[in-house]
Amino acid sequence: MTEREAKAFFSEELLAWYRLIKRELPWRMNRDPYRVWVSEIMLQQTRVDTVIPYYNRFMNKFPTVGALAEAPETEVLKCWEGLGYYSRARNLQAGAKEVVEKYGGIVPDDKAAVAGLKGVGPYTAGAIMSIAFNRSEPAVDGNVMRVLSRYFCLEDDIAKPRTRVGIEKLAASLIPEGAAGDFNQALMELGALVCTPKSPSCLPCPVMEHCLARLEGREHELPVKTKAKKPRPELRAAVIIAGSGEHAGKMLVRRRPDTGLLAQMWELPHLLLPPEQEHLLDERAPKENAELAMLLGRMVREETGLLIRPRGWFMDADHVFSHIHWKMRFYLADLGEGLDAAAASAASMESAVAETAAAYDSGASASAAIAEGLPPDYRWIGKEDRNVLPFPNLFVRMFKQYWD
DNA sequence: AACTCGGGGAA
DNA sequence: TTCCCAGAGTT
Repeated sequence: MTEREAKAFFSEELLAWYRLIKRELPWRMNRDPYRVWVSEIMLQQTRVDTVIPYYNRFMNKFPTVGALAEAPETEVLKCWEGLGYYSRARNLQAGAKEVVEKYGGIVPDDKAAVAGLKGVGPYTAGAIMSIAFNRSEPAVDGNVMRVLSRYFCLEDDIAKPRTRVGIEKLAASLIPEGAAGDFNQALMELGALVCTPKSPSCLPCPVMEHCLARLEGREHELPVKTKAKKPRPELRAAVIIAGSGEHAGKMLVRRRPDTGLLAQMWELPHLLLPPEQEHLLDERAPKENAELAMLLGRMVREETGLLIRPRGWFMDADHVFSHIHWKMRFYLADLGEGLDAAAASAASMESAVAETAAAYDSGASASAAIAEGLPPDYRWIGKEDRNVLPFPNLFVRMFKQYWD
């Protein structure tokens, strides 16, 4: 069989297979480009089953490009809470604003325009153009690279960007006339349901007959992929500060910086231990530790002017990101004597108020924050308030332990 | 090219 | 444990 015949066989059989067995998914209701767009952003590095509930919630809350463009950023992040890679949410909203401003709220049927939207890379651009507009563009993701590596017995390392470019050319040459959307989804559907990473189910595969890897008994060896490095450990100490008086039943939280890891999400005050202090969180060390309590107290005082009184260990938690492994220890604390604004040093209080006034654009929020005597990125939250501010999952789980 | 950026399901 | 998932942005 010639390569041309193998390719024709692959395209025809795969497309026919997909049209028989394709799953009903929320983003397959219709070809609304906005719906396709949102789904493709959510599906980046995220499984279908994980995305479905988020997708339904998101489309219910932001049904149109305009609705998303107008929404407060915090609400968008809150809707994304727990899904990870939060810059996707911010980029998606930035893209929505661009579509409103430049294209009247209509996603343009234009490859370059779509590819220029924030958060839309080579894969997503191809996916949107092919699925929403049925344009003949490849959409090469991890599934596609795995499927094609096996079928054509390609030994290039799929972790290298160059390999994806090569496979894009191959994938483009396989698209049947007038069926780009279905074919691209068929490739991914096969990778997700049949040609899986570890134990591919070759028997029900519609193209097994001419799959080179299968014919050579090498389906378990392909694709070739260099393995990722282990995430580096970071030891962190956090503190749950219980409020008193008007803040009784609440705890102190802060907002993370605008850029970097978990940007603009909320969290408990905590600190990263430098290497020379990592022994304080050693597994064998006592959980209660005066030096650690002092370090936490100093951090809180310097950032907020509040004086805290340590009450002991609460829980340990591990949280693994792609490249960092947080090993966290949570401590309980409450507020010390006379430790309201008046007790803080004049200098730190003055600067806190100045920062508050400067950072807040909303007059109401500014006066509220100043009245609290807290910097603008700190707040007291109660059991219900956690459903308003967006938190990374690690803290959501901690809240559950604390409040439920 | 290498690193940054979440979280979880599956083996 | 290890892998990797409908990847993109930054350096």
